[in-house]
Amino acid sequence: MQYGIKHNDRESICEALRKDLLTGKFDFEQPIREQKLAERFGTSRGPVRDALLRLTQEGVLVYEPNKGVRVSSPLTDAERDVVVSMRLHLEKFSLEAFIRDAKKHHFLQLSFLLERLNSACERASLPEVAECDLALHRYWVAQASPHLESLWLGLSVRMTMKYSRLSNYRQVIEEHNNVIHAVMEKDVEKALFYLEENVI
Amino acid sequence: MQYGIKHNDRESICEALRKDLLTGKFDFEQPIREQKLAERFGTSRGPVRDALLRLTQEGVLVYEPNKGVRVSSPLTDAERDVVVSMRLHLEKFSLEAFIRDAKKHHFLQLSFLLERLNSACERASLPEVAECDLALHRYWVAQASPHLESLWLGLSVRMTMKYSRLSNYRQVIEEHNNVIHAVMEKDVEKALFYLEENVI
DNA sequence: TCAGCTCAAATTGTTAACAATCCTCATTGA
DNA sequence: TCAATGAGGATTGTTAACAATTTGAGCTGA
Repeated sequence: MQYGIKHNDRESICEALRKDLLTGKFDFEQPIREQKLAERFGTSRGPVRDALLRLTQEGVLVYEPNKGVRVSSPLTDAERDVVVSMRLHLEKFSLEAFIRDAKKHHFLQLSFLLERLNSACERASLPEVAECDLALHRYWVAQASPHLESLWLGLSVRMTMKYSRLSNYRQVIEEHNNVIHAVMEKDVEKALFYLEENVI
Repeated sequence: MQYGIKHNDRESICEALRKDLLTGKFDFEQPIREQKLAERFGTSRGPVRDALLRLTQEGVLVYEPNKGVRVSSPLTDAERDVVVSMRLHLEKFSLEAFIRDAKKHHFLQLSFLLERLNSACERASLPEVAECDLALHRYWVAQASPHLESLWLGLSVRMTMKYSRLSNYRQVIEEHNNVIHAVMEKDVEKALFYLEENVI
């Protein structure tokens, strides 16, 4: 089964909007209009509303009854610290479980995602780098614990909204290489060490 | 402004369903039908779908495209441990901030919520005890950091789904009394200590 | 000048009908 | 006997119209 298949409108709209939001394509303070988005995606307002509702839940948007949604203001530094440490806690747990149970095809998928990240870095395309970065982390979380995937997404998205530290592409690649090589060698301790370096 | 006001259908349906789900009123494995719920709440399927989507995001339900939602299977023990420690981390942060910034009317609201929990315990009504318990914790999280409220909800709901440890009502009241008295005295250390005892 | 009112346009919230998909179960054919 | 097939009914996904609410510009009167 292919990773990242879109099942229906609300799913794909949600992912497209999240990508835009994470790379700062919407203004703060400026309300987001359902009709505009419906036209952009060539659907009716229904699926758009679903996507907005979901992004609200994830923490990217804030909702006010009868007024719609707007981009949520960034976290304070203290809030961000809490979120980072929660994400790290969750991801360490996931990565450990992933290493324990991974089969060959999981490693293959990991290589594929790493390669995708690599090529995004070479093209120096920030939105794609951000997306591939998240997709990679998301993969082992989803594999290790589907129950907690949406929780992880909420944490990651809130972190990324604050500011994206993805600027030095060489470093991004190096950090992920370290993590994934440790994973391939099933060296839990080393993997967690590099993960910590990568996430914070 | 009154706490707990319902703004629109999807909000109130969501809260009603969450309450039912947390107190085990739906079978595992048995799919949840939108039409049935729409009839029960006297609305159309639209708001019901919104509520189900949101509860899916919170982790109470799982969604399969074109097949609807069902009650999500309980967490493993290891997953639960992670969730508990994440919740504790978040709530400690919130409670500390709450104590730092709280004004008189916040303490008043806290007393009110404690009183509500108390009376639910006296009536020995498990659903209401669970609800009041969550409402109390939710209050200081929402006050301290509205950004992270939905994150907290996801954690709490997943925890509670696993099994509810609310059986000894006397103990429930005592634990919350301890926390809240410490909060009133602005004794951060003591409050966090009792909170930890209470959450785990 | 400006606070308050009115009303129309814009926007969100809800509904019911329609389209697409899935599930059940009886039928078929080897 | 039993796997494959295929209605058709049930259920989810989408749409467009309608209802309720908010917004903002223009008017009014002290």
